[in-house]
Amino acid sequence: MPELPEVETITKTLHQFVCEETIEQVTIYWPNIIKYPSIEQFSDALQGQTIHEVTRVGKFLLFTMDDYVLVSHLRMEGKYSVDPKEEPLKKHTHVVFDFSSGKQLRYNDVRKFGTMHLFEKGTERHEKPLNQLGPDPFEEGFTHDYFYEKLQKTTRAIKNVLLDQSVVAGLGNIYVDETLHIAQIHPLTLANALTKEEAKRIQEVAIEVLSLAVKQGGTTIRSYVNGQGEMGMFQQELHVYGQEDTPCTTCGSTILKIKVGGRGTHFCSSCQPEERSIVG
DNA sequence: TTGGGTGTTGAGTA
DNA sequence: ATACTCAACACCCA
Repeated sequence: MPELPEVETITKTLHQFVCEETIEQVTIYWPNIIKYPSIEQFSDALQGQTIHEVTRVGKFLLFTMDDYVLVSHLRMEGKYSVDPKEEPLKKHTHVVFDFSSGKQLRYNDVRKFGTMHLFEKGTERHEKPLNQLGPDPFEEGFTHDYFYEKLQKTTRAIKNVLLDQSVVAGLGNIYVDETLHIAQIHPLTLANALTKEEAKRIQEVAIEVLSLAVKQGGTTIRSYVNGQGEMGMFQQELHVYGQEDTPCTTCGSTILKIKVGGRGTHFCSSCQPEERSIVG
């Protein structure tokens, strides 16, 4: 499900609902969600903690509390909601945070792929998983020089490089395909075959696409909703993702779907000509 | 009915 | 270093 724009949207909506709420109790129905520390330490540490801030790093949600930071990744289908405790739990609710106000923060995840890590405040950036992330696309560290250097150092397909969270944090399958279409770069193009101009173009387009998607509240394909249960609107703006067999919005050619690095990959063979690619 | 696909990412293997 | 397969899971669809 969620890539940067969806997580950003969830962050914003959740922030207003859980700020200054104090956790009285944590109930874990599917322990595998909790990756660190043990479920006992996790639950114990959170008791009495007040949430002060909800922020985003790449595709991660961060709940900053008095002494701890909860680092949460939604993977494919994770969702949060804030409900009165009287409201019956949904089928795939796996973690419930009881607030002293009587409300509950609930984590729901059909496929149970999501993860939670709890760290002492201030240490979270130095531990897995956050210490492996590259710069956020909107942050200063994502410079043209940095990105071009990264591309020069590898022979992987550009699509795979953009999906690599240690290069840049936040892009996923939808926004990579959309970015490469607008930047007019074939997804299989070798990263080290791209010119500095092309690298710059990919970078600028990615930032533009992500900003637009944030403004639209993210993309809802199947199941994504924000912290208030609202859908995103960016699916109306998609040019290639999920558009296979339909005409390209730019040139009218048929959008193709192939596999790149095991992921479904959508592109226009006319707007994104296959040059300097792996497969000839 | 069954197998393939789904917005993610880690591990294990060559 | 990189690519491939599998794994974690549930559901949808042809």
